Amino acid sequence: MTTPRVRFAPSPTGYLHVGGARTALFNWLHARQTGGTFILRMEDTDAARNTKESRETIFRGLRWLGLAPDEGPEEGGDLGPYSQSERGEIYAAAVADLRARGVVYPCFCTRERLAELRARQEAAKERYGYDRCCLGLDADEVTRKIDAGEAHTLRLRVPEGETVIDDLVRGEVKVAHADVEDIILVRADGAPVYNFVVVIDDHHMGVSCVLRGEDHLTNTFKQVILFKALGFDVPLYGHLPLILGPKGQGKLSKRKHPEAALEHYIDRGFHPEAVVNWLALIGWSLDDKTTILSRDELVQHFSLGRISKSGARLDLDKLEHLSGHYIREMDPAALADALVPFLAKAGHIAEDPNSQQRATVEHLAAAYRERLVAFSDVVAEAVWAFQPVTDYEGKASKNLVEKPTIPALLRDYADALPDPLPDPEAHEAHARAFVEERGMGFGQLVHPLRAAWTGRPGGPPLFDCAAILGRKEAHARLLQAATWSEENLPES
RNA sequence: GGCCCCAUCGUCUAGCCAGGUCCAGGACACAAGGUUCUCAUCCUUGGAACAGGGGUUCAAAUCCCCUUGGGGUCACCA
Repeated sequence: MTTPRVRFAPSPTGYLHVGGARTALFNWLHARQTGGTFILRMEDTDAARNTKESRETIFRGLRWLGLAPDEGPEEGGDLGPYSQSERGEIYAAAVADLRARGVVYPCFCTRERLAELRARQEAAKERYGYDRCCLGLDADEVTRKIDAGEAHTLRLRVPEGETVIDDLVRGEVKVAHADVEDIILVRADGAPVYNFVVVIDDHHMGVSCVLRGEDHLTNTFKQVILFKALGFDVPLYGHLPLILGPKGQGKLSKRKHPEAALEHYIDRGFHPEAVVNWLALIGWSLDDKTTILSRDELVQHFSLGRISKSGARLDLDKLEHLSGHYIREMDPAALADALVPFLAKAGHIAEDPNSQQRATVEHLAAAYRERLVAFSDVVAEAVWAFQPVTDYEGKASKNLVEKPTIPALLRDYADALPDPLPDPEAHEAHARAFVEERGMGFGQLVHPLRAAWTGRPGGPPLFDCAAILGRKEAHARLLQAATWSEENLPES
């Protein structure tokens, strides 16, 4: 048996949908695991809706996820071209074949008639679908109409019987042909339609296994009928459960949910490996307890047989947990590298940071490693490291006015601030000695200090914050906070 | 509405195919406690589910049927 050939076939009409990303991942995993081939094919048949940006977004998304195609528009391959817009000749030949086989018939019905038909069916609560009006035309009339140049589409003539597919995830699924309408394969302008080109391409590209969303299930029936009508081998199919919106209510859609776009996750700065791990777990599981799986482990353990059948809501909490987990596992230097673009974009540092900025970022990376869920979070969490404190948030302000002695305490500490500033550990020892001399609790010092230095109620170990600021800034902020405290102390 | 698919904790799921070991396991979220200068991490503990009804069977979360519920799809879009 030859190795599987699978494909991901998005249409470049918007951004890369997470469901699409998940489909791409499953296909990629299956290919990597079996030594098969992962093909990327652009389904850009609809010239009016395709955009170049969208195409780029798809490439970028796949790259970000680390899902490199073996064959595709950018990487080439022997069975290309890999964009449908460039496969006109192949389709033209296929149309000729279709006609020669007599599996298709011309339909002269206008869009208006079709719309009326549909409206009538809807009103009468009948089954929707083409009424085969043009199938009854006699041969002479057909030639006459065609000679007269009457516009017509080409419809597949669905034979009697039923189609059964042995779905890789759902088992046997069947439909009676009476429930499948004669679909249009070629538009009146001669352009082929999706359900037609998919079949041609899957056949010519040697696709042996199609993994795609369950929303394609009804298309699959039509496509299988076409495969057979053309005398082609039918590939294996596996229909993945749909991804539902976070609150249920229908499949995740681009319109309703911003979370539908992969870009959303890229921009937020989730760890890409976490996103891969998370995506893998939407509709698939290894066993009853494993949730953390590296890319390599996924390749090793992934199996089509363990794909679940029911739709899954998008669990954003789980992604945050996973991303936090993966970030915690990074070493500070790697985390710093990941943080740089986000900090630069916020204007906190240069895109190509100087050595001092680099040192600060590395220090922040170490300090915030346990506190980040996504890379971009550092921008807001650590503003204090890049900008002066302008206000004291929530509990931080309370910590500055709790006792009338606080301004004096802050000034004393400013005076006692060692020069140069020692490393955080030694600085803490110094602070502990400071409070001991005064017979006060450590917490009484530490809370106002944190407020002074960061303006926030929480954050990394305090003396790391001081080190990140540097002595001069740390000193200045103590005095600033002392003044603020004086001005805001309750009357009494 | 026709057709198709699905149905275990709030969420994602394991278990179902090969019925007993399941008064149903894990993870996320939530709650409580511990560690800690704060926040977070980490650790411990807790509450929390087999949609309903019929069968089959000595025995059903597991097999069958019905109901209900959810979803998908019915374009000269993909």
